[in-house]
This record gives sequence, structure tokens and C-alpha cells, in this order.
Amino acid sequence: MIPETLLIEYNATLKTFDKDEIIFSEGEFARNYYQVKHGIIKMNNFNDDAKEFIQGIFYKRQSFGEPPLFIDVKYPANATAIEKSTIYILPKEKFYELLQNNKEVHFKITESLAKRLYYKAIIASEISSQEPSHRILRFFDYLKNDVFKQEGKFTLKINYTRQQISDILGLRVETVIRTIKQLEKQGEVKIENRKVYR
Amino acid sequence: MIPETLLIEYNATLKTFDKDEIIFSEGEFARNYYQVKHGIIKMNNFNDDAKEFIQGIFYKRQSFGEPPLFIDVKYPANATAIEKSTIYILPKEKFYELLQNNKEVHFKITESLAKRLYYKAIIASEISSQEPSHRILRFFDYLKNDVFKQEGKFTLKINYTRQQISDILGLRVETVIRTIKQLEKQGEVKIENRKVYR
DNA sequence: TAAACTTTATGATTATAGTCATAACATTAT
DNA sequence: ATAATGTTATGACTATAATCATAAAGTTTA
Repeated sequence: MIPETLLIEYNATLKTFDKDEIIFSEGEFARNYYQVKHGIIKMNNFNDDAKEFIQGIFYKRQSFGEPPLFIDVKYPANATAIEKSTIYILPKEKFYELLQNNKEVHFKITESLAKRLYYKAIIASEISSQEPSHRILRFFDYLKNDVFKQEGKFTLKINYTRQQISDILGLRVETVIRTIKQLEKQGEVKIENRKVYR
Repeated sequence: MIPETLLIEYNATLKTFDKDEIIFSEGEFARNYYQVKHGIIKMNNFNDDAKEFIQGIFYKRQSFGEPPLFIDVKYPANATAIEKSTIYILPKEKFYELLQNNKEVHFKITESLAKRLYYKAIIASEISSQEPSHRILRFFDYLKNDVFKQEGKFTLKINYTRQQISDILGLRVETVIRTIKQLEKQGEVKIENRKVYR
């Protein structure tokens, strides 16, 4: 999102995290800006029963965990590598400087926060309800229409495990499995070699 | 949030909306920046059963509905006046111009989006679960610690009806009433003249 | 190549949040 | 001052998502 040349110009460091390694934890103060060079990162919480909730998943070139850099709060979630990942790290002060000096980058950061708020708004009204089929379909449609921007029937392959879908939507994995089977019966999704298509 | 003098300098118009009047609807394209001069605005969705979900409530000097101005999407929720309200309205193009010309205002907008993302992150991990007591307490604690910044026991009076709490947290009003009663028994909240204190 | 681990899947049971009905109390409108 | 409306509250009942147990299939590791 922030061009690599610019990150390098501002002396961002590169660090490699192993699969499952923690980048930062819920409750810590934010000190750095983070951007994925390659790999996949998730931000998550665990409830009292150690049930995981995934706040978001971040891929190559995407940043994560910026909101606390702009307001005086601690991280509301952990950040963990889903696979071995390499991350750009820029200290908070340098990040501010970079934004002050690069108006167009600031607009990109604002756009990124706007996208995440849009996603949260869509998901929030669904995950508060008692209807797993709605939750799941709304999430799939968000991926299809807003993220991958695809048309046609069953053109989008859902690249999440049932377990990941359950963690994102706050459902039990058994509920996700049964509901997807049900949605297949209703013609809403297709399952092929255990993969789901919307 | 944006100083009124600056809004006026950019020719923002003032419009008054009656209680329950709609400012914009879910699915519309965003054309304007909105900021409350006085009154209270809510953004909400209705599900298939006409059950309301409140995405956020906005008070004097706060803006609402900006994310779609930065990304190419339609409004994910409606905006409605909770009471008679007067709103500044600035067309999208003028809003961009204002941000381009006023870096410090852009930082304030970014901060505002960051605050909302923080709130959504906190609420999301709770409202997806099956525990109304957690949902309610987490929401009260967010109000106490992050919004009103109060300390001590039962110092915060919760200025929301049970119905509003149920709409914000995606619960049935009966569930909210019973759960708050239960939390009183556990010493987590105090109820005085039907008002809740945390 | 086989063991270990992860993912997907199914069946049976249950706790609970929702649903429906009803009513007391408070506030607002006439 | 009274009727209408909104808010809070309670009781009884039910559908369902969670829970628990178990296992088949696929992937990863040694």
C-alpha cells in the first residue's frame, strides 16, 4: 500500500515471522506501522473459552493494525502469521513524518481504513444475528462483489477453511459445515472436492 | 469535527431533519460529507424481519457516513435522525478540496475513522458470540473507558433505552432486560429508577 | 512410506436466546 | 386531565446453534 521505495527511504526494517509467530498482542501500545511484504497475517482475539475470533486477514502489500497509531489506545486484537511472512516495520514517528510529507499516501491510508470500516459495517449487522446461513452468504457475497469483483454463478472459489470461516463469523465449525451443505442443497453454493464456490 | 468556520468557508449548506427523517439510505451512492451541528443521528440496517441493527450513533460536531466517499461503494446503512437535527452538508468534490488544502483536517478525519474501527473491532468479537452478558458488559465498558473516560464503580449512567441497547448489540429487548437484571444481581451494574449504572 | 496432524463430516443431545403474549409504568400529545 | 404511545418487565414455550462424541479423508512431517 505504501510504495516499498518510500518505506525504504524512511528506513523501514524488514522482519520475518514464522507461521503462528506473534507480531503484536492485544493490549499492547502501538509503536509501529506494519505492512506485509509477503505472507499472510491475521488479527484475532480469543474469548474466555479460547474460541478464536478473526478480525481480519491481510495479504501481500496490505497494512494492518494502524488505527491505534492515530488514537491513544492499545491494540484491540493480536496479530499472528498464518504462514511464514516478511513484514515492513516503520516506527510511529517516522510513519507520521511520511504521511505529513506525502499527502497522496495519507489518502491511501484513509482509503484503506474506509474499506475496513465498510467491511465491518457489512459483517456487523450479520454476525449479531442468529442466522448462520445469512452470515455465511453475506460474507461470501462481500468477497465476490467487493474484494474479488467477480460475476456469474459459482465463479468464486472460497479460499478459506471451514474453521477459518467459523472464526471470522463467530460460529462453530460444525454449524459452518452443516450450513454450507444446506446452502448447496438450496443451490446457493457449489461444493466440489470439498471446496466451496459462490 | 471539521471547524464550522471552515465548513462555511467551503459553502457547506445547513439542513434540518425531523425526528425519524431519513438523511440517506442503504444502497445509495455517497455524494456528500455530513456533520452534525446539533441533534442526534443513527446509522442502521433492517433485516428481513424488520429487526433493526444500529451501526453507530452520532452527536453534535461528529461526522457520519464518510467511508463511501473514499471508496467506490454504496452506503452500507441508512442514516436517520433520532431527534430533530441540523446537519452540515458538503458536496464530495468540495470535501476532497478541503482535505487537500487542510492537512490537519485530513488527520482529524483519519483519527475519526480509526476510532470507529477500534469500536467495531471491540464490538465484533463480542456480538458474534452467544453470550448476551458479555456483549452488554463489553459495550458498557467501552462507553465508560473509551468514550466517557470515567473511573470508579457505577459512575456512568447508561443513556440508552433497553431497546437501543438491543438494536446496537443485535439482541432481543427481552434478552437485554433479563440480562441487565442478572448483571445487577451479580453486582456488575446498578439499576436505579430503571436507569442503569456501570 | 507411515505416523502425526488438520480438516471435514455426522449423529445425538441440550442450554439458551428468540418468540409470543401480556401487562405495569413512564412519557408525550391532545 | 386524559388518551395514546413508548419503555420496561415478566412468564411460558420453542427452535436452533452449541456442545460433545466420534470418525473419515486429506495434508504435512519425520
